[in-house]
Amino acid sequence: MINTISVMLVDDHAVVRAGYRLLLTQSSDIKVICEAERGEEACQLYGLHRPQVVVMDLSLPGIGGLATVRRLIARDPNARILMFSIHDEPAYVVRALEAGAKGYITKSCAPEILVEAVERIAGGQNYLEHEIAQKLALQTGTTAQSSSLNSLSAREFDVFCLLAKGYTTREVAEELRLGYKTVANYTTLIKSKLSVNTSAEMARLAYRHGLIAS
Amino acid sequence: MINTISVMLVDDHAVVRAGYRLLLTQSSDIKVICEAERGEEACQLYGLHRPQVVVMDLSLPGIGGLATVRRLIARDPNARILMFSIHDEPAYVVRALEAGAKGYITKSCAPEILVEAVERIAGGQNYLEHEIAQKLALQTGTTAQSSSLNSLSAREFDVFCLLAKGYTTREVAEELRLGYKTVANYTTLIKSKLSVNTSAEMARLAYRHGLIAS
DNA sequence: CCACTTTCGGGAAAACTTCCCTAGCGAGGA
DNA sequence: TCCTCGCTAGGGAAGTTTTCCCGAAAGTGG
Repeated sequence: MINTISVMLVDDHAVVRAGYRLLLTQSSDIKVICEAERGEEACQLYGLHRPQVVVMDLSLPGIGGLATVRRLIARDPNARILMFSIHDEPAYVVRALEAGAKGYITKSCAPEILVEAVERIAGGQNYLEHEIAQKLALQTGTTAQSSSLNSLSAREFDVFCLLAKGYTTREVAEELRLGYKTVANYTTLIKSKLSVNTSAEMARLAYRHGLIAS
Repeated sequence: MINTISVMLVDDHAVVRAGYRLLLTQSSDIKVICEAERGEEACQLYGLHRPQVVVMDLSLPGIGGLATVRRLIARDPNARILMFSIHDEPAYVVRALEAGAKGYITKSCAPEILVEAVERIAGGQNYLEHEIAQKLALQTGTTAQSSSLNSLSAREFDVFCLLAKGYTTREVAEELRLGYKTVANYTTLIKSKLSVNTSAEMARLAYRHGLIAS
C-alpha cells in the first residue's frame, strides 16, 4: 500500500454519501476528506482541500454535475473526477468526458467497481464501466451522431438541461451565473437547433434521451 | 341477430383502423360505415352518417380525443362513444367518461372485448374494461383525488394537455378554437393551480401521469 | 332565485423572445 | 505567424407573450 488516496464526495443526499464513504473506506488506502451537496460547494471545498479524486453524482441540484465538472477543470485542469450516475445514456457519458471527467460509472455497478475506479483514476488512468464503454463504442461505431442533441455546444447543453427540467430563463441564468439576455439568446438558438418551439418540447426530448429522471 | 350496428372508427393510423375494421367485422352484426383520422373530421362525418357507435382513439392528432368527445356530445347528447386507448391511467379514463364517453377499453384488451364493448354500447349500456374499472374503483375508493390534475376544469385540462405536448399558446388557441388571450389566461391559471412555472414542468407532470405517449 | 363555477375574452403593464450585432478567446489550418 | 471559425457572453430595439385584474354569459345546485 503506497499513499492514501484523498477523496471528495459530491452528492446531494447525505445518506447516499454516507453509503459511499463506507464503501470507499473498505479499502484502507482511500480516505474521504470532504463532502459537498452542491456543485458550488464542491468547487469551494476542492480549492481548500485539494482531494486527489472527486467522486461526483451527475445529477446535482442547482448547477448540475456537468457544469460543476467544467468549473472544477477550469480551476485545476488536472482534477481527477469520477462521475457516478444513475444514467447510462451515452448522451450524458459523452458530455461528462468532454467536460473533463476522468471516469464514469453507474450506480448499478458492483461495489468493488467504485473502489477500483477511484484507485485507477488516482493513478492517473481513466475508467469507464464496461457496459458503458461498450454502448458508447457501439454507438459511435455505427452512426456518427445519434441525436440532434449532439449539435448543441457544451454551454447550450447546460442551458437545455435546466430548461427541460423546468427552470425559467431567470433561474437558468442564476444557476449558471450568466446574464439573463445570454440565456434568452441561448434558448432561442437551442430551439432552432433542435427544431422545437416550446420548452415543453425540450422536456419531451430530454425525456426521450433519458436526461431527466422521473 | 337483430339490426346491424353501424360504427365509425376514429384513429390517426390507417393501418390500425384497418385492423379494427377486420376485428369488428368478425361479428356479422357490426358494420363500419365510416372512418376519420382527426377529431374535426370525426365531427363532420358523424353529422353525415350518424353511426350508432363511435370507436375512438384517445390520442388523436390535433384537437385530441377528449375535446372530440365533448364536441360530439355537444352535437348529439345521445352519441355513443367508446374510447379505445393505449392508456389505462385513471386520469384519462375519468376525463373521458366525464366528457360523455359511454365506454373505455385499452388496446391491450382481448379482441373479443372490443366487439363486446361495441355491442353493449350499441344496446344503450356502458362498458368499462375490467382492470380499468377496478383501478378506478380502488382509486376513488381510497383517496378522494389522486393528483393536482383533478383541480383542473375540463377546458383547463384540454389546454394543459396540448401545452404539455409542446403546442404554443397560439396553436392551442387554433386547435381548440379559442381566442389567443383566453388560452394565455388559462395557461396562467393552470400554472398556478399546478404550482409550476414553466411549460416544461407541465410536460413533466403530464409524463408522470402517463398523459403523454413517448 | 341566488350563489358559484366555468368559460371566454379585453386592456394595460410587465416580462420574455427574437434578431442583429459586437467582442474576446482558443483551436486549427495555410 | 496570421487568419478564420466556432463557442461564449451579452447589448439594443422591436415584437410577442404573460400576467393581473376585470366583466359577462351560461350552467348548476341548493
